[in-house]
Amino acid sequence: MEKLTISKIAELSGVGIETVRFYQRRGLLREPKAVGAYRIYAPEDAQRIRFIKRAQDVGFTLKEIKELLELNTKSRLTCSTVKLKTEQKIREIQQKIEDLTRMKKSLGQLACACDADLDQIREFRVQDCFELGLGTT
Amino acid sequence: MEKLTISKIAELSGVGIETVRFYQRRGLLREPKAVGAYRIYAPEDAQRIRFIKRAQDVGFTLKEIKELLELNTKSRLTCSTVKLKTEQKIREIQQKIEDLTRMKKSLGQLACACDADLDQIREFRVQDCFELGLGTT
DNA sequence: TTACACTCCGTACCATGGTACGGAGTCAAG
DNA sequence: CTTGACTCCGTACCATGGTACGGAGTGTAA
Repeated sequence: MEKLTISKIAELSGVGIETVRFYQRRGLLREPKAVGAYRIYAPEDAQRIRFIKRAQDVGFTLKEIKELLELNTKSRLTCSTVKLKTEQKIREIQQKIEDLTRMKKSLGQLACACDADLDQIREFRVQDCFELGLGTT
Repeated sequence: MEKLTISKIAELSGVGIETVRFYQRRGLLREPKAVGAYRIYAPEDAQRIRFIKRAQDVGFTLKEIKELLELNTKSRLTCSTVKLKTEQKIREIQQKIEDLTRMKKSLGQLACACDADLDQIREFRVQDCFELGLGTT
């Protein structure tokens, strides 16, 4: 059973050592048990770091990610509060999915136009998809 | 027919004047016709700015957004190049959609756990969803 | 034709999310 | 018990994406 030092967990998570320390300072990772003078991590910490990276990829800030991760660990929150916050996050996520779906569809049309008729491409604008059925929001 | 000055377009787009100028400098907006000494915008510019904002929300950088917008306006690109780049973007978007879908599902379970049984919440971790069927990627 | 709002541009500043550095302490193998 | 790799911490620096400022020019309505 090997000990997960900071360099091991960083490698497992696909980030740098400094990034792990940075997340620690920001409170995104639990304070690791310091066996001796060094931090020792659990495998779940790597999972948590990868989660953070993926959440960043889809546009969440570290502040938002912290809130997300705390939804199920902050015992001071009442159950109904957790539920409300969770449902809010779900709505945000749904919005992102819809935006991405429109972008994807639009790009799909661009790829098709590319196959079919060169002139269609000039007529086509990727951003148009966001107006369709969206009003001026 | 009112002229769309920079403050009008900014308001229409839901951003600040400085942001419009910033996007201009970054080449995200076409150079507007300067009627007299001032920039005059077209309504499509507002649409374009809103597209930029939405794309940022789902995790694209300004550099990536510029590439996206140029897919159908850079005439120097050959059709097959456009198609290849477009398909790459579609794959990226699909990845984001899948990540978001997993997060959403996971949060849905959290909300349910909240209804059903308080103790389940302790057992539950939002980030778990990312391991399911993903390996250690 | 002057007054006032608006615009121009360059430059400076800001927050976020890291990344790098350096001196000191630690751990384990030899 | 020394040596070398690793870790500690604080601090400094960096890129991105804005945001603010200020002095000068412009446009228009009274």
